[in-house]
Amino acid sequence: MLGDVERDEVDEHVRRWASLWEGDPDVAPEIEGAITRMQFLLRRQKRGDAAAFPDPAFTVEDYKTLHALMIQPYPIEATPAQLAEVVKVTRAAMTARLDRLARAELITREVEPQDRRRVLVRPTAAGRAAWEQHIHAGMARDRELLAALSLTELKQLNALLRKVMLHHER
Amino acid sequence: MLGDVERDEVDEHVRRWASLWEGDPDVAPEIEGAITRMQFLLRRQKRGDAAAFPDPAFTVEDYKTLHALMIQPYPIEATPAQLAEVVKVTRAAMTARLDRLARAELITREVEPQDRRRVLVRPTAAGRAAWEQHIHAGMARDRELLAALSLTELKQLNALLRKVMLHHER
DNA sequence: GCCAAATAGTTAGACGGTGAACTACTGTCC
DNA sequence: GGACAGTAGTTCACCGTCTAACTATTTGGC
Repeated sequence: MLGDVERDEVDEHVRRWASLWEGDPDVAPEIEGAITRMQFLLRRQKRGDAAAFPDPAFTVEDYKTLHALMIQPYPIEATPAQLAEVVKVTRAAMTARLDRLARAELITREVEPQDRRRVLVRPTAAGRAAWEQHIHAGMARDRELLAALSLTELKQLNALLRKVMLHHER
Repeated sequence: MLGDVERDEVDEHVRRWASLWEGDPDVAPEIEGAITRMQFLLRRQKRGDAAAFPDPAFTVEDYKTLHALMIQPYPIEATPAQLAEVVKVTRAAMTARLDRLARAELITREVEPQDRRRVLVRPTAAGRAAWEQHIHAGMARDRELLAALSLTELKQLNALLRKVMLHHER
């Protein structure tokens, strides 16, 4: 499995980096390498996503917000706070995003009568259409990112990452 | 190895997500899971890094810039463009970062006589000290992020990520 | 030698994010 | 039932980044 270890550019970076701490046991090249590779790959993905939305009237943020809304269990509706939680931005940032989407008439905002503090966000027909227009290309970009791995390897990768996740979930 | 598969929160998210596309072969939960987990972990790391620099007079950006400079091969000096390349920001952003560091007298900027377009950045004694004060804690945070994995598992993780990297390096 | 293209750094304006303050509303405790 | 703590959403000021334009300098034909 470790037969022909072809080096990537991160190996190069880590090698130079590790050479500065010759003999220091605190320095772990495998740690630095893994983090750097994940950063590199996610940065690449972000770039690709942004490039897929050249129209400034419908940005990747618009799409991601719409996506968070569309994957809600039926009926398709959510509060700003729920959407902020899913997308991992603050509620303040979500307010700005929803302003944009509402102005473009891709969502509606409605005060919930039972609890007038809450606002329910729902997609319009145009909003659903805009999402459907991009969802497949979005998943294709995700597949492309990890296209080098077989299904078995993907499962190995997830098993390792899951182990790391569980370590932090307590 | 896949004996007791304890589920993490991403499993939960992916399960709900995949259930929306019952039977669509284009949808790959392992892809979505891996990307989501990497996003989650790097977001956590970013938070931790930022939290380690509560003093607004010396931010995580200041540190990262200084770090990029300090790991240059001897003599320790670099141009703004080189530093921008290492930390993966635009040259414009690097100008702003170097402005801050120069104002705090942690670096010096000097026009190179041989090519007066270029600027050479060097750390001051205070700059070296500021970096040394934080480098070990920084590496400790990196180690903490992946502390759940043994050295063998770290190597497996890197092997998988390296395979993905090489796929994109052409 | 000189002009055009390329290169390094900076500046300017816009954008999206954050934390903190603010408004409006709900639920609870005496 | 009235004060009060908690909650949801929004507004505001500030930050760091980006793209694009601009300045200064070097390089490469001719």
